[in-house]
Formats: sequence, structure tokens, C-alpha cells
Amino acid sequence: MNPRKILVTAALPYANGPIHLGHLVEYIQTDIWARFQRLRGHEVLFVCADDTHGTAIMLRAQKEGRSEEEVIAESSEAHQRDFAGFGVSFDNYGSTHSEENRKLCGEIWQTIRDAGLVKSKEIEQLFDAEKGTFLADRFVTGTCPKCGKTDQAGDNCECGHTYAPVELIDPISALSGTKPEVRNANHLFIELEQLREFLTDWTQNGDSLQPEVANYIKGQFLGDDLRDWDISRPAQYFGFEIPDSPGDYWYVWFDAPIGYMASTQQWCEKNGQKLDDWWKNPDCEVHHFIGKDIIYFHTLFWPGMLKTAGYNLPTKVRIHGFLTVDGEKMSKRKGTFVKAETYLKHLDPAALRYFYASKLGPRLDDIDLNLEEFQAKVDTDLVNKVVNLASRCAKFLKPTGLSAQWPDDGGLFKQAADSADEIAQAYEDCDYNKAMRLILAAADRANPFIENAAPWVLKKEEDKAQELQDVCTVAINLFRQLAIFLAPVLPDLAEKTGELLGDPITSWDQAQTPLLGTPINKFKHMMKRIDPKDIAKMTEETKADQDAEASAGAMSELAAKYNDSPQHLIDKPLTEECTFDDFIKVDLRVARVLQASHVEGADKLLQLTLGLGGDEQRNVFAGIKSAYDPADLEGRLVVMVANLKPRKMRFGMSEGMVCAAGGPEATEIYLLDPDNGAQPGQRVT
RNA sequence: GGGGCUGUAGCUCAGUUGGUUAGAGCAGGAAACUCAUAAUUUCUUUGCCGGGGGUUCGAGUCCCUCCAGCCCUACCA
Repeated sequence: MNPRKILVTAALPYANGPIHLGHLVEYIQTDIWARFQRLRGHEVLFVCADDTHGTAIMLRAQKEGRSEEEVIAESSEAHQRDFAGFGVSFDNYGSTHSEENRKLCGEIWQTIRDAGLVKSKEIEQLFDAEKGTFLADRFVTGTCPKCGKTDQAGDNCECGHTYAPVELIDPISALSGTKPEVRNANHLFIELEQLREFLTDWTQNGDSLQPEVANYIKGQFLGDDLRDWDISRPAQYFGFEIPDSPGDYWYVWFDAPIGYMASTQQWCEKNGQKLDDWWKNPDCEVHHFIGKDIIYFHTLFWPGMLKTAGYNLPTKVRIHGFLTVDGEKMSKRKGTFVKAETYLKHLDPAALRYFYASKLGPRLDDIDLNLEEFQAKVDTDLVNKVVNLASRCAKFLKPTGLSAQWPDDGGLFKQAADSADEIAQAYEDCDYNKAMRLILAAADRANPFIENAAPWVLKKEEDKAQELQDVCTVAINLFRQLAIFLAPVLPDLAEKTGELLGDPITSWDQAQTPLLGTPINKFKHMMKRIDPKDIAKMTEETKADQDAEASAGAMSELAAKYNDSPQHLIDKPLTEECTFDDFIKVDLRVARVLQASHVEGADKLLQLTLGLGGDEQRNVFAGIKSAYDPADLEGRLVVMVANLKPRKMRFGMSEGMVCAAGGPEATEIYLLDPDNGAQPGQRVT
């Protein structure tokens, strides 16, 4: 078989939230496919990236008083940690906010311009003057123009009517709570209709799409003129500015898929290869794995862009359904909106990989994670049937190793070896549930074999030593075949099997030849059963997270009432976390200003004599001259750091500090003031 | 309203181009065994293949229609 050159992508997760079990359907599905192709000896490049642009990231950065770059860096790190935890084997993980991407966007954009596909149109849109940004539909609420219901979304109402946000009565910006104004702005559009002939042919006549997807495209889009695609957004927008249209930015869905190429480019630079060897090479296959929510972008816009720019078209767009948990949409309240991170704290990633594999087919059906079924399936299939094969026979072989000659096995090994092609085809077609069924059928043939051969009986009869070794040699090799077939799904199991037998699993074809005459290592547990308590802990933790988030959400609603500016936190970000022990070292005390006076020759200082009760006093120089008159200070209470190491200053020893809030301006100094009743000397904690 | 998809044992699903009495795993019932993470093996119960009509010697499989469910989308087919 000639090695194929295969580029694999999984959809880019948005840099605005954690990876959860729903995301993982796709990344596990894609990873299994990529690992399968590698195992078959093909040249595979599996790339992904964080999707970083758009309004949502911009708003979040503003809200948190950080730069967009900080937000996306943090997110990328978390995403990659989660993916690694589930064994997702990306060759490169990039970001759409990269120089490689900016450059590729520019190049592709130019070809689209040159092809005459871009036009400019003025559209009316709501503008939030306070935030200085145009408002996407989902950021506007208002009164429905048809039925008069208040508090409806920007583009449709509960009553079933749809409208443009500018038609709303009393629109309100969800960003600032202010009333947005209608403004005109020029947007750039790609005239997709010009590509109709190509898109019709590509979606309907090729085999790049699943049949139901081709039908969907036909029914949903091709029946009418393809609408112009609004590809630009006016400032402010977090993204790439369009080089030949200053002040406009590419809409996030323009640069996101190009991120696949940018990530490839990064990998190429690290590995001395060329982008065009992957993206302009007719011998290279491109496989995109996506969810059914983004069909539109990957089957119309993206092929249109690639075609125009002269790059490879997707060989296949492989589309999967969504995840439900216990038959319902994932819900934070019910504890089923489980984050990848939370899962990993309690359960084995291999269990989820296997469960998803056993559920995934080539079609777009949603898959359900029924938690009882999950436990039963993993326990029965993997631990009881597969791993148990090794567990029950390995120790009989420890003294002798594997037989040198292949004994009579009733044709079992060959039968499994012969099923390799059918299993491989199922993997190739993303029909993993079929692959798992075929593999488990082989396990169901192996267990009766052992039962009939009864090695535990043979062991008791001295003259049956050879037979014992032979029977277990068969059993272990049947097990090894299963581990090879399961390797794309369970890389850890494959690795442990390699260790047990002193022969690493690296190729699909290893399932064709039994291992003979080699020693065997001590058997170690390879997988353990799922403890239902761990599942319960996982959902409990998810619920607790949700409660914490809900109260945080309620708090920020409260904060919104006061409209406090985030600017101070932006200017002076919070410092590193400290422990209680760190904090308690600082001895804060209530103190009375006994005397306050100007310091001759000092521009900013006042000299204070602070009383801590009785005769205990401190002499403190405080830089508060710009905001306070000494006469106003005498007699009042302040909070001071009472155990600060004395410091010699130009005008004398300073034996502490008074606490004050301060802004950027010299006059913005506000001494802390204990409430009535506090007495000098009392500790502040 | 339009479009896409699904409906097979209690549960999760297979059923290839229409062909002999409709399958698997799990769950349920009975027994055997003890090497193994109480795992395994053998036997066993269960189906108006959503309803109705049609094509055919023959339909779960093709056609029509109705019903139910999921998803997408909107006054445009």
C-alpha cells in the first residue's frame, strides 16, 4: 500500500471558554482517525489552533481589564492542557492571532479581490456610542415591532417573528445598557453566487460530503441565489485589519479556517517543510472534522475561498452530531456540563475515548452519554473482556515466555487477522462503533477458547506444560491483536501491551503475525473499572462550579448598578496571590493622629505622630501633603502598618506607614478611616 | 411555512445491491467454572421491524401517505 499524505484538522475551539465533554466528541473522534492513519503507516499531519478573534473576546478582555492577547494566551494554555490530558495528538497547535495567519489571510484575500468577488455595500446597524462599537444582533435587546413584547433578542421574538435589530422599538445595548443609535457603515461582501457552479458541483457530485449533508446544502442553500457573505466588520473589532480597507477587519469566520493553514505553516517552519506541499499538492488529502453547527462555513465559504485562492479543496468534510448527557442537552444545573478538566480529576480519559468510539458512526446523529451505560460499557467491554484476557493468562507464561512455534488455535488468530481489513475500513469511514463491534466480537471468540482449553487445569498436570504454554501463547496473541486494533482509541493500552510483551505496537500490520519465542514481563493492571462514586463526584463538582458561577454572575449584576470603572485594575493589575501567613505578618493597627505638621524642605511629605494607645507612639513621614492639610488631620483615626521596619529618610526616621487609597493624580489620596467605635491600638485584619 | 434526518427486542444499536423461520451487546432468567481487576463460559425469555396503502413470486429493505421525535431555516423555494 502506498503511503498517503494526509492533513487532518479538528475545528478550532473558541478562546473564550473551557473545553467540555461536548467538545471532546470531536477531538477524540479526530484523534482516533489521525492515530489510525499513522498506525497504517501514512504520513499524517494533525493540526488545530485556538480561534481567537471576534467581538466576544474583545468584550471579555474589556470586562476583565486585560488585553485580548492575555485572554487568548491563557485560554490556549488551558485548552492545550485539556487536550493533552485526553491524549489528543496534535502535531501543531496554533492560534488564529498569529503572523502566519495574518499573512495567509492577506494573500487569500488578494486572490478573492482579483477574482472580482468582493463588493462594498452600505448597511444600517446599531452602534453603541459608549462602547464605541457596532452591535451584533445578539448584543441588542428591545421590544418586538410585531407583537410589542419587551426584552426580546435582536433578530427574533418569542412570538415567532423575525426582524432586523434596527426595527426594534426601544433597543438596548447588552454591552452598556444604553440606547444604541442607528449608523450606516460600509461592509465588504463576497458574492458567493458567482461561485454557484463550482459549489453546486463540489457539494453535489463529489464524495467530500456525507449524503445527508449534500442534501441539506441543496435544500437549504442551492435552491435560491446564494447570499452575499458579509466579510468585514468596522472598528472596534478584535481581529486583523483588512490591508486594502483601513478601519475594517475581517470577520472572524474569514480568518478562522485559514487558521488551519497557518497552523500547518507553523509546523512546516519547525520541520523544514513547505506549506504548498500540503495545501497545493494534489497528492495530499485534506480532512476536516467539524460539528454540524458549522456546516455552512466549511462546505460553502471555505471551499469557495480555497478554490479561488488555488489551494487544495477538502477531500472530506466529516461532520458529527452533538453530545447529550443522559438524554438531555448538557446542563450546568444538573451537573452534566462537565469540563474536560473536571473529568480528568475523577476519571480515566481512556474510558471516555472508548465510550465515544463505541457510539460514533459516520453520520450526524447526536450521541448520548448515558452515565450508567458509560460505566457498564467500559467495565464489560474493556476490563472484563479485553484486558482480562491478558490478566488471566500472562502469569502462566511468566516462567517460560511465549512458545516458539504457533500452536493450533482452531483458526482464531487468522480469523481476527482477516477481520483487520474490515475494521480498518470502519475506522477509515469514521464508523467507529462498527469497528468496536468487530473488535469486541474477536474478544468474544477468545474468551471461550481459554475457557475450553482451561490453562488452570493444565497447570496442575506436569506433563501438560507445553500445552499450557501453547494455550496461553494463543491467548496473549489474541489479546495483542485486540490491543493493536484498539490502539487508535486506546494508545495507553497499546503502550502497556507493548511493555508487557517487550515489543512496542507501532503498526497495524503487527496484527497479522503472532509474537513467538519471546519472554514476557510481569502483568500489571492496564485499566480499572469505573467506580460510580467517581462519576458522582464529577457531577457534584460540576454543580458546585455552576453555583459559584451563578453567584458570581449575580454579583456582577449588582456591581453593574454602581457602574464602577474597571480602569484602576487595568492600571494596576492585582498582584500575585499571597497566603494568610503572608498577610498576617503585616501588623495593621488603628492609630490616632496626635500631631501633624509640614516638613521644612519637603514637597510631598507631612510628619505625623501616631498614637497606638497609652505611650506607644510612632513617627511617620507620609506622602499626603498634596491632599491633606495638617490641621484637619489632628485627632482623627487612621490605619497604619505598625510593624514596618523603620527607615531612615532625609528628614528623620519613619516608623510606619498610613494606609490610603490612591489614583493616578497627586490629589487622589484617600486615607482609610475606621468606623465609629474603633480605638487606637486595635488590630486590623 | 420550507428543508434535512430518525422511528427494528426493556436499553444501545447492526441489518450490505429486496430472498429462506429478523440479529448483536447490555439488562432479565437458569447452570458451570475458579486462572483473572467477582472476571469468564454454556443455555435461555422478549419483537404487529411507527401506522396504513402500493410495487413484487417475495419488503425491515423500493414507492405513496399518515403519525411521532430531533435538528436547521425563515415569509424566500
